[in-house]
Amino acid sequence: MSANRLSSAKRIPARAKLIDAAHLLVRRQGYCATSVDEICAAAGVTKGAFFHHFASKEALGAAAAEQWTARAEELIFTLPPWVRIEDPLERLLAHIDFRLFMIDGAPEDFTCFVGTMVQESFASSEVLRSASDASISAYCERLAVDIEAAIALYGIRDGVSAISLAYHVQAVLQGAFIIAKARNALKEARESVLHLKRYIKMLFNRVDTQ
Amino acid sequence: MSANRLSSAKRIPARAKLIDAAHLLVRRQGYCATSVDEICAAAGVTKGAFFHHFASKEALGAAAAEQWTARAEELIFTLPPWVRIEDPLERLLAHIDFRLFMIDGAPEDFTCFVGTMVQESFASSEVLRSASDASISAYCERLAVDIEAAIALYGIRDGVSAISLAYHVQAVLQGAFIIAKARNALKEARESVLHLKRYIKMLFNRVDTQ
DNA sequence: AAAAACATACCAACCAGTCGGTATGAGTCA
DNA sequence: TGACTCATACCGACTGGTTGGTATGTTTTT
Repeated sequence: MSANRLSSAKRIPARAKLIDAAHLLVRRQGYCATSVDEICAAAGVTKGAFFHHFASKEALGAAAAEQWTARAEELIFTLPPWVRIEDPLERLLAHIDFRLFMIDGAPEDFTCFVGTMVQESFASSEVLRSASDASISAYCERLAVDIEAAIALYGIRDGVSAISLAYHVQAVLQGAFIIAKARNALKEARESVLHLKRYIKMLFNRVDTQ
Repeated sequence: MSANRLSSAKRIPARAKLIDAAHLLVRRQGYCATSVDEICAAAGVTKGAFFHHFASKEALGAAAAEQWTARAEELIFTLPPWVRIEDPLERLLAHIDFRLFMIDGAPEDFTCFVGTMVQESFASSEVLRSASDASISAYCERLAVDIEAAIALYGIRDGVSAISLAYHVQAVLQGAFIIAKARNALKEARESVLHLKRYIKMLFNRVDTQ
């Protein structure tokens, strides 16, 4: 029994702590500006532990992107009560309301890890670009299932496709994050998401019902 | 008379070459990943010249943001023929078409310098954050003038404000850039701008006229 | 002549990544 | 039960190269 070690049952593995620290720091500072030493310090582990679990900083980025997908699936598509709303259009609008509600506090707490990382890596690291793409596309494809159900039930204007609208939702959110960061305010970012909600209601001819 | 120097009339000053190189490299790699040495090499000047014109890398970033605003004003709001379309709504829709048309080739050629830079600097450099904000907001305020004219002439649904819609346009574009970078394809990014165009037409009750 | 516009050489700090070593717990067998 | 082996997890000093920035000298323009 060692005093400075927690029991194996209660100890959070270094790997998970490193990924959590990466999520936090990269969202605040960007991928390149965040050093391995900084991530280790934030995670409370040493550099030796870092390179025991990850072959490189790039490998951590890819693993953190994968974890980000799982986190989004849980926090957005599984845990919230509104995911059990039966009507698919009401569920879709609740989804947008939820994303609007998430835009609160500091940008590093509501912005997207992979959206930030891909900006710096799309041309220089195919590993990070495709890992980010996988995360964003997984979100969109999951969202498209709900949109498709709403289309099947209510129809949609102009033959808009579910997956195309899902990517548009993602684009508005990513864009709103940039506006929030630049403005150092949330007003314009939130209003942009409200524009998105109005657009979706119009597509489904639901403009009258607030 | 020196052979390896151009005459003063034809020589592009080092300052302008450094800003151009920064625009190119930062859009491709990000702000942090682009080193001062790299910018100097791309501009064809030495490090001494760099620090003669700019007090720091941060100062170059701020100057490049200011230049980006002037560049956008010229390339988007002055030079194109469609800016002289009289009807403000037609002009607005032509603006969206133009932005859609710009999404072509490599992301580093159509994406936004300040949008990329602000992601990495919003929390760590107030200088770069406010410089980026100034550039984005200048674009939005300029665009809002045209939107306001369209509203005055045709009215708009739900009392949508011109400046709010302008920021939404900007958000969709910034988001589309991220999608394009992540996907390594232009389809989803372009479709997102088409969703934006459809939304604007709906707001102005112009859904029937293609 | 004087100032502005460069160029060259250099520096301390920091970077990602390496490496030899230790701590710990599970499995094995007498 | 207890000595032995082995794999995994983790440690921290170290390295070669790169970073933003500086000090000083030279050329060009006014």
